[in-house]
Amino acid sequence: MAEGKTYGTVLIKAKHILDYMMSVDSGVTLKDISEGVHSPKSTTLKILTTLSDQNMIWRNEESKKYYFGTELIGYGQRAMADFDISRISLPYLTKLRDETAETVHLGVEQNNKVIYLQKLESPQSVNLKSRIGGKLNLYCSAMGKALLADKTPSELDEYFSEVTLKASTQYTVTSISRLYEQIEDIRERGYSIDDKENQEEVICVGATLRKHNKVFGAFSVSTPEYRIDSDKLGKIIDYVLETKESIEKEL
Amino acid sequence: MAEGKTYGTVLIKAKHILDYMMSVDSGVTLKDISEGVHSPKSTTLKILTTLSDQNMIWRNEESKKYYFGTELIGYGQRAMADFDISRISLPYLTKLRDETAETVHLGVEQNNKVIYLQKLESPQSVNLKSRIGGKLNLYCSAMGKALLADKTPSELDEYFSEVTLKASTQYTVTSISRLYEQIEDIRERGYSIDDKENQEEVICVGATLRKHNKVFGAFSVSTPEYRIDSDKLGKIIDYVLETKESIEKEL
DNA sequence: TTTTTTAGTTTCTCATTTGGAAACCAATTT
DNA sequence: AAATTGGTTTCCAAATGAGAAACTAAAAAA
Repeated sequence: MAEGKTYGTVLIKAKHILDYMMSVDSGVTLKDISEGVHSPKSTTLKILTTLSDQNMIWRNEESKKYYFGTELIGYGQRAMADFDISRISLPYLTKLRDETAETVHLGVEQNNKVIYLQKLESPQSVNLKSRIGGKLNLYCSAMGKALLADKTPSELDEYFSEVTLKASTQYTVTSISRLYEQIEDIRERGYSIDDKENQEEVICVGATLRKHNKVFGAFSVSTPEYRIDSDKLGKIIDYVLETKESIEKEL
Repeated sequence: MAEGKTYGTVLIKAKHILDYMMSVDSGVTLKDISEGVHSPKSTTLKILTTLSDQNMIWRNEESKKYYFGTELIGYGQRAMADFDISRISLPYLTKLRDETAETVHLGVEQNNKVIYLQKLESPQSVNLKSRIGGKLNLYCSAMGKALLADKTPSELDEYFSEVTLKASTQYTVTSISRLYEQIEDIRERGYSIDDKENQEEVICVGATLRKHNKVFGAFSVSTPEYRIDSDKLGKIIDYVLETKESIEKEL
């Protein structure tokens, strides 16, 4: 509330609609959307119609359900390409995936979250569910905690004042002081660990990527708990630190 | 012009901006965009600012150039998933790629164009440039001509009245009567051929995918000319027809 | 250095667009 | 046949939007 003048109210509402659609399964009705974004049906319908005309979404005329549309595909591909962090680090991350035989993610921070830019899947048959474009909390993910560890004290204060720490699993650390301890460790060691704090049974090792001392992203290796022991964890950590070094050297 | 009431002018303008950005290389200035979309700087800036606030785009504060933003990544991924044509046909198209060792594309029609939904790359070192989300003309591509061949006479009339046939290469067919002949052939044979009509040196074989006699997409195999002879072409055609049959059976 | 040009930002105002309550309609369900 | 549910249309006071012009900052030219 307050802030300068508003501009683009319809555009902002359209964005809310897309975000709502992202948060639920495919195929949404007008009613759902209208309730989901707290906007009356008449208004919502008009936006949906315009969005359809622009092929940003489409609707199945029989079921009257809405889906994401083709135009967004090109934009999404282009957005990925426009983060050249992907292009540069991809070969190294692929190597990391092959060395560890586990899933590797690349992400950037945005609005107190990490967004997946890339996912390199483990070749093994038991695999992890995650999606490019998906979002994670900073405080309970390996990439996120690595990013936190690179923040200044005042940035950290700001972050913790804006965010509500909510347990995703029984292992999630929701105490700010314990998180500060972890952040201290991460700074010393150069890597972060998510020990089932985000998803039950999944352990991740992460690190940030810097250029001219400025952080611009993070990556991590994720593995199901049953597939890891302290020996393998040690190796993964070594590979992560090597990968971080190689990528940063390239820049 | 005319049509019902306008709604969402800002949304539509924002779309124009994104489309303009798609049509040029990454990193665009306000001036370029403003000229590109024929809208004054003041108006354009306001939209760009809102779009940035929403993380649909971002700008490099030093160079003041605009790029596609992270939010679009998730939408794009979701849009691909929402065309379940991809999910169903992917295994068959992968098989086709492996059988032919050439690049396979999957696309849908939209606004008199074909949009690439999937690209399965040839394992060979000489490869083709194309991008998921990219667009092709119907009249000079294998997928496009296959789609044309599935249209009714009045749909074809409409298409040709709306589109301007422009040669992309020296081989592009720009005569409507010759295209009608080709369409007749495609209907008889069940597959279409693009013989360097879209890109010099690239030959493609395509076919549509139907469900309950309704077309919902098309796919194609593309190969550089030097890698093909009439024997291999025959094989590719067979594989394409087989793949079409398998996928349509699945539905 | 100073001047000129170029590109980005801000301001202001009238005309246009928008929001959303309510009426309406069509299809299910009871 | 009645009731419910969800999609569509209408309408106008009130809020937003367009864009010319003035302004500022930075880069290029003199």
